[in-house]
Amino acid sequence: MNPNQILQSLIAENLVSDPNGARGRLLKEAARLFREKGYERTTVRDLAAAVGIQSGSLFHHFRTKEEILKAVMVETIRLNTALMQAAMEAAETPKDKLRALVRAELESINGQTGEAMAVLVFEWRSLSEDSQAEVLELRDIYEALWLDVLGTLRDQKRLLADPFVVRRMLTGALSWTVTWYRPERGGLTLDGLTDQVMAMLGFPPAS
Amino acid sequence: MNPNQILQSLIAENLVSDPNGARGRLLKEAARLFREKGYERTTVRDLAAAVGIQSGSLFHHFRTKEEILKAVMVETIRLNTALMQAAMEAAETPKDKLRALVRAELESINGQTGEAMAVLVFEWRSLSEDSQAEVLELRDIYEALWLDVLGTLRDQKRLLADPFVVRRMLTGALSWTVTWYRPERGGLTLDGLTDQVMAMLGFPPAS
DNA sequence: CAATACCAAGCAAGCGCTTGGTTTGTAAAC
DNA sequence: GTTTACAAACCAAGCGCTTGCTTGGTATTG
Repeated sequence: MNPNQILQSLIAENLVSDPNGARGRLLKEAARLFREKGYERTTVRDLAAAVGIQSGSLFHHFRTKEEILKAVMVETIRLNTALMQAAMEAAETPKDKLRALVRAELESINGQTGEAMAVLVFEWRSLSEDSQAEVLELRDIYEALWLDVLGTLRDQKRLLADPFVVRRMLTGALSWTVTWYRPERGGLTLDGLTDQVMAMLGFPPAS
Repeated sequence: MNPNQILQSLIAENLVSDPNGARGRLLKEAARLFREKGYERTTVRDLAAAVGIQSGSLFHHFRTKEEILKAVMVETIRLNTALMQAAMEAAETPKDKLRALVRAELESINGQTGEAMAVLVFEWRSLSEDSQAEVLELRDIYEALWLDVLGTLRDQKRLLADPFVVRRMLTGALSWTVTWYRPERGGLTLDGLTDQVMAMLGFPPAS
């Protein structure tokens, strides 16, 4: 199943909004603005202007501004969990599975859904505590994928550090790429960056 | 020179404010509040209340709210650059120097100045572009320390990935610890965490 | 003809910051 | 050792503006 098929099936199941529909377009623009200016600095008037409606009209689609932020996060996690699962199932060895996860997470952060992923990382505290708890639950599924693979590598002594710690370090390291990685400028491709991460962990690229 | 001596000499040179003075106390409370609630969600009334004065009185010490944020960041960088330099000079081999840097950065993030360091990482975008440029310049000194050590290890083939990329990954990974590392609860000490980071990079702890 | 999507207008609250005047600390002048 | 001078630190009040959100009404669509 390719990435586009995954998106389509999630739309069909009503788990993510169609980016062509009104709601989906708003969420996409919201993700862009939240990343660009931050959630607090983005006003409902900014959001409305971005999709060409009046600010009051937003509240027919969402009850509050925070609900928009939450929707961006929830749909992003749903999509990316599905993408990760697919990427990992396609790989065979633990090392390849790890590479697939790293590659998929880098793609999530720096690719199409990158804006929404950045929002997920940097606007976390703007969510109310209740919403945080809800979103956190979705993230656990996603984290289990990583711990499984890292645990296997650890058992094989190919990873020297604790899987929990490594996963958390990788979360930070990979998220942070959003602040500096610019594929269009430098020579480093996404695959190249993935190789660098693997090399850093002591898995040199197959020659 | 121990950490406290370093702080004292920086105060003497007027590079950081005395935490016992009015200005220093405000900056400390500001760091705490900015980290806890975020810069945008912290009002000047919150800041004033935290040090027991009226909101208007803040503006005798700082011209704008943003100037407070900038001061927190500038003083934090100054202090931590000095701490890093000291930590590194005390080490001998490149591996020990790297460990000293990792340990010092973890200490910066999770220790006394942790609140201010977290502000530096997460409230970056709340600074105006001009202020960002100023602060960035200070950071470059600090980054040069890292690249020097990582470059040496790379030349010795003890590091497989590109120093620039590794440094950026470490920036993300180490900063991120602020979101999950709780030394008071878990069994992992700062030294233990440092060992884990080194192990992840392929430098097993000396047995 | 109902439901959905939207507009135009604006409210109440909260924001950063200003203003004019008072207190406090310090040190020279008598 | 009291008085005078003056700046720094602070208060009380509030201005002008922006914010998230509401309201009552009007197109648009199946």
